[in-house]
Amino acid sequence: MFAEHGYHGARVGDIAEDAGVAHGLLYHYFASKDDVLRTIFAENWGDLLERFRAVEAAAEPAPDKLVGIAKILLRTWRNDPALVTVMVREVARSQLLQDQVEEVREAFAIVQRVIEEGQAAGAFRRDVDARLASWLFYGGLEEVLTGWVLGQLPDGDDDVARAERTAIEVALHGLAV
Amino acid sequence: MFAEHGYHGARVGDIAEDAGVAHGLLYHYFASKDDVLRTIFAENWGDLLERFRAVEAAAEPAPDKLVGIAKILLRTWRNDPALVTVMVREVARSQLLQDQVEEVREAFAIVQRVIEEGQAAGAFRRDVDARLASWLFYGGLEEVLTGWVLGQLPDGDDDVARAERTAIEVALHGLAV
DNA sequence: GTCTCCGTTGACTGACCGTTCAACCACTCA
DNA sequence: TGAGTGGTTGAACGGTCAGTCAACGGAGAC
Repeated sequence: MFAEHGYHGARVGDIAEDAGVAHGLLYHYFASKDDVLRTIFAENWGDLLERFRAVEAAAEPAPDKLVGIAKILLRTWRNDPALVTVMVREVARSQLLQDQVEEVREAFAIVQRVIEEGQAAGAFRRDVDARLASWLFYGGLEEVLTGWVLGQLPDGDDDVARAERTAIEVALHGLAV
Repeated sequence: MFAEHGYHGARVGDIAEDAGVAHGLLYHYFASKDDVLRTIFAENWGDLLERFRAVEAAAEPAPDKLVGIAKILLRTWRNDPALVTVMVREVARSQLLQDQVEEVREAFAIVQRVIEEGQAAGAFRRDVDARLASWLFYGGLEEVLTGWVLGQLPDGDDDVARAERTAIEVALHGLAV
């Protein structure tokens, strides 16, 4: 519902109906409509974060780790388009999620640390700010997701695979020594 | 108002009060609240587009044109933060602006053509899809703007200048042959 | 059988807010 | 001076919707 209509466009009645319950029941499980969105976000972002952490902890060179992160992000579109839509359209917009900023920040921090690791290992050039680079990297990927969400970019199987390859190529080449 | 509170959070009364008129008067100049946002968007995005077009038409090598576009985008933050906030938070989210998709698409098309031009001239590698690259490029820049909007990235004079340099470095290096 | 618990229901409330419109000036022109 | 014009006002309206709550009923306990 949030994906289809946005936060404000999704009515509590719709959400409950979609879940097959009376809308009053929703207030037994959630404190408010906000709380529903917050819960959706927390659960799903938590999953993503866990996977990012797993990639960071793996015994791979930094470039491979970046590739792993890119794949996780881009493949989420095929696995759960509604989730991606909510992330792209609601996160960072509504003030509702301002509390969760810390969790979003953590994802960027992981990317940043991977880049720094690559710089230390001599795989990435040292003359770029790792923090900024992490934002550029994440932003590029998110924009591709946005293109898919808005139906502005083709998202067939081949297209998604090509996007993955292109994003990785450009990012790694851009950071390469 | 839209920048500060978002579209839904900004009340017609607030907007009118901020403009120093009664809220009824707003409906002499705009058909609806939507229309206010659409007008703001159309006017300002039109300006940006014009400047992008000027860069594209200039007699410069493609890489310099990309630099020009990056500078225009990133410097908008200092020139008009409220505008950037509205762009980042409302465009692509609210369905209100779905009609204007064509104008947004035009900006991406310009970037894409510049990249293709660079590929034809041998300045950029030919093995990346120019369309995807344009989304990656724009997305990276937009994410930096988002970081500033959300107060997650430092935006002092030096910081902005550094972001400009970093974005340009990474993008050009990523696309370079 | 009946008592209790609690998940469940949906009519209702109260507030909010975009939009309308009849009245009101301020100003010009005859 | 009086009529006309058009920008301006703000009280009132109508519709929407998140959130409440009194009542229901099925399942288990004894």
